[in-house]
Amino acid sequence: MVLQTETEEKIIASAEKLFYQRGKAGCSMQDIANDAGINRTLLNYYFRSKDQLFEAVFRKAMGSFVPSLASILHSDITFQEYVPAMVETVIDTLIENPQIPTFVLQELSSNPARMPQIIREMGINPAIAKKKMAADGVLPADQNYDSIQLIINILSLCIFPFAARPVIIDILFDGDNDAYIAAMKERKKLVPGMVKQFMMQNPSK
Amino acid sequence: MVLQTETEEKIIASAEKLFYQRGKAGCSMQDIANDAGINRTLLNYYFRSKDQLFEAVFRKAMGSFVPSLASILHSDITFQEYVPAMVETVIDTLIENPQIPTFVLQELSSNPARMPQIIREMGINPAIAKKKMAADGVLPADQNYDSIQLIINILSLCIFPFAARPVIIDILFDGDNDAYIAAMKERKKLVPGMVKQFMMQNPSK
DNA sequence: GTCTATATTGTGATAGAC
DNA sequence: GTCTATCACAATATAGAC
Repeated sequence: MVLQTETEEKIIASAEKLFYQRGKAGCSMQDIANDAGINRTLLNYYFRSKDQLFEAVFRKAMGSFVPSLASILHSDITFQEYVPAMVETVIDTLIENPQIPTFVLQELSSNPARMPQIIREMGINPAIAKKKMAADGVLPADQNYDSIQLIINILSLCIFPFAARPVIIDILFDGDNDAYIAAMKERKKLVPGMVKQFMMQNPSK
Repeated sequence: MVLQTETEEKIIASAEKLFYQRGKAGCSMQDIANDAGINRTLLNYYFRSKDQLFEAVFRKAMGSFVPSLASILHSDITFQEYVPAMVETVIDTLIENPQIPTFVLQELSSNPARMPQIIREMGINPAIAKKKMAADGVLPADQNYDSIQLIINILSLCIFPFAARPVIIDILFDGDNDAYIAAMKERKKLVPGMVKQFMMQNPSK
């Protein structure tokens, strides 16, 4: 990590906060400057344009979870260890940074092409991940339909509860945030169990 | 449904398209007018303000799935029939309207309080739904922890694959949209199977 | 590095002619 | 119902003083 000036850090912190909450178009440079308690023109001095400031925030957000995912996806552990490791990593990351899913999905909707591109840039190779699952004998190489559903299930069960966090806390937990967090931690054990069941129930054809 | 003028319909169609894609702040009244091929001031004539136009679009989006969910949640079928019915309804709705999850989650992030409010307005009563699950003996009334995880699982498995649609199609289906749709239809059987396993594996304590 | 001042364009909204 | 003209204001961005 490159050393940053104090001002630069304040800008990033405020930009993250506001972009996460309201999206790229939902807040102005002035809003960010106000939140950071600095002059608005400093944002242009440090990041040149709103686009480039947003880009910095977006890449930082992606960088907070893609590399850890990538290392697991490409590691040498067996598939049986693989699923709990992935689930734990993702959920722990999201407990720390619960707003990331909504933020990323939001950007995804106005710019569908960019996220897959960045994921690849950051070192996730779908082909390698699929081959790994095949190599462990969990799923055969010539039939990847179920393995795709498996990945979709894992990601859904881990990420969605954070993407829909406000409604879930309000409707299902009657506003109790601590109970919500506890339930998310519980899911680190729950989800691998469900996924294991899924694999037994849907053997590769 | 009230009869609408042709112009009004064009406005709603374009507003839906652009709000879904870029969010409320991500497109201007001018953008919408251009897309509809009409004069910008007509938007104000028909909907008075951007806020009210957005409100109309948002409520229409919620109205496309909340009532069907509500009718199942409060129906008299047993819990065993309940899950597949709910899954089928949700997935079918989302195949028709795949952009709704992202759109709703987006708005949710800038305005966390409004969605739970509208859900209740539209007739979903969380207390009734929980009691129903208890009454069928699936889960006891005095212990609703597992029933909450169950609901989270169902919603996650049904909704997330649509919220993350662009990445999933690109990374997991190599851009093949038809394969994606086929997989989503397949999930109408897959998801209830997983959920059933979950209930057997995690009996209420 | 930080400020003031300013250029330029875009925004939502309304009044009033037709 | 639909248009033109116009309002007041907010946006991003840059030039230039300190």
